Amino acid sequence: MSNEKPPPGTDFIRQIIAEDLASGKHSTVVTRFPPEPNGYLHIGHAKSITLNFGVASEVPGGRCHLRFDDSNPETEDAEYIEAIKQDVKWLGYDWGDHLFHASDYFEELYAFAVHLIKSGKAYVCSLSEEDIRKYRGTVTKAGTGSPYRDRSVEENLDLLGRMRAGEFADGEHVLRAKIDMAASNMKMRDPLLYRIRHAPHYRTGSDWCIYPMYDFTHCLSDAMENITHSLCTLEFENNRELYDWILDNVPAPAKPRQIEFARLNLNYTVMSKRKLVELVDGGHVSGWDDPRLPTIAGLRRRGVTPEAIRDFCERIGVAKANSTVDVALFEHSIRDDLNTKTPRVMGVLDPLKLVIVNYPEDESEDFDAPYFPDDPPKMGTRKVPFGRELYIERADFMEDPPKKFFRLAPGREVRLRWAYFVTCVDVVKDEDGEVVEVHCTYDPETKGGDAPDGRRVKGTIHWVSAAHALKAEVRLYDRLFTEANPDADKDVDFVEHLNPHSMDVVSARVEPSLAQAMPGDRFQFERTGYFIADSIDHTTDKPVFNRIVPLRDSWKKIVAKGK
RNA sequence: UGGGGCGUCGACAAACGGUAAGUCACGGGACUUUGGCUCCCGCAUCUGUAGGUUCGAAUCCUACCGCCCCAGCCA
Repeated sequence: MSNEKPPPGTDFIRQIIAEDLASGKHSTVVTRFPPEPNGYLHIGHAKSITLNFGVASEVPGGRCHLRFDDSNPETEDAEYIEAIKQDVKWLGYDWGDHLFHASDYFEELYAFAVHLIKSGKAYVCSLSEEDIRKYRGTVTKAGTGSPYRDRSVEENLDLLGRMRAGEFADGEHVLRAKIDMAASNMKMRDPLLYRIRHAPHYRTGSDWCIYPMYDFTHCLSDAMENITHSLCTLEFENNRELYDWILDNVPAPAKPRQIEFARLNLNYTVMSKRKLVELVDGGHVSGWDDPRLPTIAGLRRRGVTPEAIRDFCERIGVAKANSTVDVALFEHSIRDDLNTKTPRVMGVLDPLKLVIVNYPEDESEDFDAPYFPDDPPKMGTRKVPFGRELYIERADFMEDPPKKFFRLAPGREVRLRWAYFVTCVDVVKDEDGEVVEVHCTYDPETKGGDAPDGRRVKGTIHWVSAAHALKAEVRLYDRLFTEANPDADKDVDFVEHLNPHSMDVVSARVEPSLAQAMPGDRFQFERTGYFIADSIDHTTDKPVFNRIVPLRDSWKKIVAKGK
């Protein structure tokens, strides 16, 4: 890690925690990551995970709980539980014994509800859903009290008991907090605490037919777990007043503090669950683990490392301003991590045949090439076979090159990495004028890639032996959308901005050492990018490599500037 | 036009009344058997706008402008 990162521990949340520790308000810190098991985690969740687990790990005795916020039986499912746990673990975090479910607190939560009723702070409301909405008023007009607002404690207790007992149908009654129908904060206009749902819950089965709402569940779950700092995203700022109200009006075992921070937005992708679902269900991507998706599963399959994700989350910081991070910063974190840990190999993505006319027919030789040229002992070497017929990258040859083109062209000499200097002496074209072969001579004196006479070449290109190379399917992934903000235009559906080249599949030729590659192995294909043998489709017989991220390409910039 | 938040370089983001960090991106250069990596240099006289307080303001005050969130029996 060579570049500077923001000094750790200085964001506003860590400052608050430091103050609470210094003042003696808390002796340690307890946070929680509270996903709802109704979907897959994405890189936005990674920011929250990194924050919550990170902050806890920085304080002696600190801990972070993994709590499934599962109070809605209609959308949640056990299938998400394991996937979420796997993702958090893969990111490198350990909740130890602190795995919880809000659904485990249903009984305690019910008791708190009874307490609120007994103290006249909650009531059963029998208005229809539509009427509740009408009575709520609007942001500029105060609401009006429900006609059921002044039911007696006895009646409320009786009604809630019968709600729980299943005597009523969905929607017949709800339990509401009695706060203030004229509150300027809409969240305080007698918010719903419980609703009737005759639906089986993935964990509690048919034990309950009433389920607590988020605002009631979350603060009390935090309190019961002795959470000190409850970190959530900005859209819950309005909920904080209610969070505090509930804790102040029941005998809560603790008084956690909710602190909101800005969620992560990344350009050239989408993060909302609704849009992700649309991409998956609409068949625009292959599934939740499609390597083009910002889901943790997708990034994992893409080949992105957990270290890169964590580094990225540290670099972006934590603040309260809505912002959109440039995906280039994420790509930097990915390259920065992969640069130091991937072996270098050669693979030709767009093969062009090169014939060395003065090299003996039917002969070949092996070169020892270091896997990590910047520090050869680090990863050792592999044999790379060389022969009369090779494949080079089509983009590495130009018949009529511009000034600064340092690669192969008629009359030009370049170095074939780890092999010889070659000079282009002829070009073979097909009837359409397309170059199908380039002929070169090689200089035997330059074996290994150095000229004893001190002769220099401007370019070094990669290659594979035609006789020995392996064919491989290579999936060239690119940004999923062509627009930085796919949903900026309200009149255009975001799927209209899908990048038609978000995945280009090419038939490549790779060096034979890659026959040893196992699913999940990562490499740098020199001069091209970082790749990973696909975890699902890669086999020795039929290699499949995913491009994680291309290398930076300053030549591309030169070309772009020339235009 | 009710309430809650937020506006610092193209993108993130520090600075907590003492005279605008850092990262990414971008531009230039060095090095180079990857046009990769690495290294060096440059990149806000200025902090949404306008006033005010102060010896001194991104930081305090006032007004205005802009953006986000809240009217699910979702979380």
